[in-house]
Amino acid sequence: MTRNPASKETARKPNMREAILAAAEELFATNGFNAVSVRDIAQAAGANPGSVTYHFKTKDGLLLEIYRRHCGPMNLRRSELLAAAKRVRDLQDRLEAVVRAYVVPAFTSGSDLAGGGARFTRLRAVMSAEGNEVARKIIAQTFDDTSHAFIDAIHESLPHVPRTDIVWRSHFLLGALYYSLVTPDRVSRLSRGEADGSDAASAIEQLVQATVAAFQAPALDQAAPARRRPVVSSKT
Amino acid sequence: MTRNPASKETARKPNMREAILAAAEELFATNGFNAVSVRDIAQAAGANPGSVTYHFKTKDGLLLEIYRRHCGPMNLRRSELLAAAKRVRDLQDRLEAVVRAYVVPAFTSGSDLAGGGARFTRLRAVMSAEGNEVARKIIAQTFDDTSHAFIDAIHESLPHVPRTDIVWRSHFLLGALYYSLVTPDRVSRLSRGEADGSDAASAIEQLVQATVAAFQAPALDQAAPARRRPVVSSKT
DNA sequence: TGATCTTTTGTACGATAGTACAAATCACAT
DNA sequence: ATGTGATTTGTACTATCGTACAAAAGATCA
Repeated sequence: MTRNPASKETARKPNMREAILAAAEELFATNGFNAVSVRDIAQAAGANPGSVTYHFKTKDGLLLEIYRRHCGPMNLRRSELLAAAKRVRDLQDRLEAVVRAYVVPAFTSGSDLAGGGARFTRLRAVMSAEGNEVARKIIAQTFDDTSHAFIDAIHESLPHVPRTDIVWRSHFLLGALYYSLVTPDRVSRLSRGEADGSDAASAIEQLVQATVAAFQAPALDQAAPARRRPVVSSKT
Repeated sequence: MTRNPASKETARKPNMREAILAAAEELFATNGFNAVSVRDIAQAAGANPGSVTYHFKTKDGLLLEIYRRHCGPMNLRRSELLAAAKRVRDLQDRLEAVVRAYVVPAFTSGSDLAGGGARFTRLRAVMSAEGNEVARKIIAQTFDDTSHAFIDAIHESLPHVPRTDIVWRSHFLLGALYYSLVTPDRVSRLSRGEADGSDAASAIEQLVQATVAAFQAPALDQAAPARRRPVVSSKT
């Protein structure tokens, strides 16, 4: 115990390490990995540049630690919510519950980490866009299981839709989710102020509603190869 | 005329300038703005670093020129397709045509620019994620009109859905669109090889189908504040 | 208190960034 | 052929990057 030897619980020491992690997470999530220097992070955390090296060895190591911090809790939370959702009897309600179990943890705090859900999800979105290698590896090996679990759960609610379609649509869901966290101001702007893109509750409800409908769309595979060739051709 | 003095029209000279633009577009779109150096671009284009400075003055100027190259043609194409879509009589068909008019130009070539639609859209996605200032400005002032036009057109096909919901759903559409271009391999992976995320035709059909259904979802505004509180609460 | 371990600081090094600019080269009209 | 303007090259400058490392400071316990 550093400061409070009396209390038994490992009370939070206001650690530099934590401050650096938080600052890095914020900066990476808003500006990307390469646009942010170790010195930027140190300054934002009120630390010395050398301190970053001491705690995380390299800049990549810092990013890796951010991921380690969040992936576990977030996946755990999703598993719990998914398990609960799968117990819903009504098929329509279950689909919505499953989608919600996927979406909610991405927007809200993952257990003890203060309000970090949205920030970390945004970070993932940005790293994904930048093609960051460190992130790509850890994401594939951490989230693919969860993604499969969700895809399977959704597929159970929609047996008549081919799995391929479910995959595409869940991919769209993740894209929509990411983009909502990356550019919330665009929603406010395009709605002329009538909607607040930064409001997590609205985003969640809108996203769940829209996504459930998307999942319920008829399969497009062989069933209806194209119910009619559209007005729009590929070449003018 | 460099090679063919007989022809009057300022025929395309296979310019270094074009090669630099193409290389920069490709590199920015896959690695982000900050991860790519002017020297990287020059090398990929088979040019000298100084040549980039000569043609575009700064790295920002190069990015700006890329946007200038694409924004005009792409918006024009979208306007044409939108105009055609709005002439569709059947309301359901019209909605699909409008969505298609929005999606198709993003995936396919914009007029003469070789296969640049998808690449440029991916570039926009990445710049958006990185919060790039140059891109942010030019995008807001170039695409917001188009976006409003599409939102209005969709709203006309779905008068009972509040405009706010349309905005959210079109935002989700753009996010899904972006993400499909940024991480197509994820689709292939999650579908265990059954789908090809890089196949533009599949992506378009899947996206259109899913999005039309999403737009047609019931309004969630006051009509049904929440048809039942879901199984999933925000806090465990 | 003094010894020991952890953390923070300060500074420095080599690599690479964006950009500037003079010299070399090229295209082409005269 | 030659002069002229456009382009390309080569190189250099300064700033900043990630990282290393020794010294200072702080914490812990005999």
